Amino acid sequence: MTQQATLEIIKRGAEELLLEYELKQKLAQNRPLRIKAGFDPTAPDLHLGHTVLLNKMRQLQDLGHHALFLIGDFTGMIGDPTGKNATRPPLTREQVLANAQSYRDQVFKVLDPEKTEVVFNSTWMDKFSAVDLIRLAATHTVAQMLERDDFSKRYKSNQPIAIHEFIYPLVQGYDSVALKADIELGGTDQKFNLLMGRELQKHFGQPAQCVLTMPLLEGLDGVNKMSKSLGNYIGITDVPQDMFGKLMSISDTLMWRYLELLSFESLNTIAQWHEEVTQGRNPRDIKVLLAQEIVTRFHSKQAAVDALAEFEARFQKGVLPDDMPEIAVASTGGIIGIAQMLKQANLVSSTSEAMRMIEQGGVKLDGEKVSDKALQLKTGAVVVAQVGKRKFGRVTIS
RNA sequence: GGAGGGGUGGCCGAGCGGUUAAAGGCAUCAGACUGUAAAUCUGACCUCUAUGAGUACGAAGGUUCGAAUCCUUCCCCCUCCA
Repeated sequence: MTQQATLEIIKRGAEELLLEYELKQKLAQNRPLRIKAGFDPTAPDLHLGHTVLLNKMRQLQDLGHHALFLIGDFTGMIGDPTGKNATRPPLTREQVLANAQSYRDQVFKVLDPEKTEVVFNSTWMDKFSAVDLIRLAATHTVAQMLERDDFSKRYKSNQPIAIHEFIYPLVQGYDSVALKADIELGGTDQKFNLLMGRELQKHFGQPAQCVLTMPLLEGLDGVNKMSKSLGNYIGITDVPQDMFGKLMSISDTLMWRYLELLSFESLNTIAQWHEEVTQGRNPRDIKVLLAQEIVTRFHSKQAAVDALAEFEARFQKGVLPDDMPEIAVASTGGIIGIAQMLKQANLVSSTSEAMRMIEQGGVKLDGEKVSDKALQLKTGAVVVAQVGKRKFGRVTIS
């Protein structure tokens, strides 16, 4: 492979590469480069947004490089500046190890275990003395720290900045020294910290690492970054049907973004698909390819096939799913109102909502649309209840 | 320590004594359509033992026939000055 081709793979989807000519020099050395990426020691609950970074690591591994999966158990005790008043409870050694195991389980769906080394920064930071730390701090000035966007904003607007928050980038940067990293990967929000690694490596007489920043993936809404708290995420532990369905629900526009950052298909192939869609090919077909690839990666080929079959049956043909939850609902006096029944069956969150759903024609019993809000069900009845297109249950009245 | 601004439904944000269960936007959900859980359109969007009733505008009191709107106290957030 030519160096140009290699660079194209490395730069795919990336926001910024600093500095390209340095990377070329490193590549020209023809040795496995040391690729660093840092992660929280807290329990991982990864979603596709996180995998953008992991994918990039994987691509580098496939090019023959060595991944350093750094768990910031020491830095985790300091707390990342982003959380205002979040003084995180320090994790015990056991918790950190448990979380590391959990990372392995999730992360090796993407990374190549053979070319990955899991490291903890407590390994070297625990040996750091107060003098060492102060010397490390002495390498930078307050003004330099304030270059960080987050800090300068808070400084200008009179928000507090704790002294220890300045330590975080320094330690993260020192990790690069300890690991002799050649490249560090991170989200665009990490740029300052990544550059700190360069500075410190130079200070300690090492060649500076290259910095490769990856964009933050947009969530299902296509606007905000994917995050669990916004509820616009696809978890990598989501069951195949959900994963598939959520991917099918993204907009036709967002699909291209996901292909660039999440798919392993070549850019040429994706460009060709784009062309085909412009010529009239159904974007849905492309979305299916994407959804299948992702479900296959995190589950299996078979799961992807099944998910597609079920998706088509459910949403194109309106067939009821096979595995409906069995729900028992208690009646009072041998009879129960439909709204009450739907609520108890957890198919709606309130009886008011049940009323609304019925008014809007969204409720079916045994496939028949319900229009009578006062409908009563007798004890012993067993019905297949459906609310909207997605909520089902085989309800037994007891 | 001093001066001022603000807390409204999942979020943003109007209203500042009475047709106000509270405009508008976003999100969400349903229906239609389709190419799909895309796009678009229509509608819904506090709760309940439901053509009625009960709660609700930071918390607790008070004024009033009537308060999210006025008064008192308390809690929390923000801006400016020192």
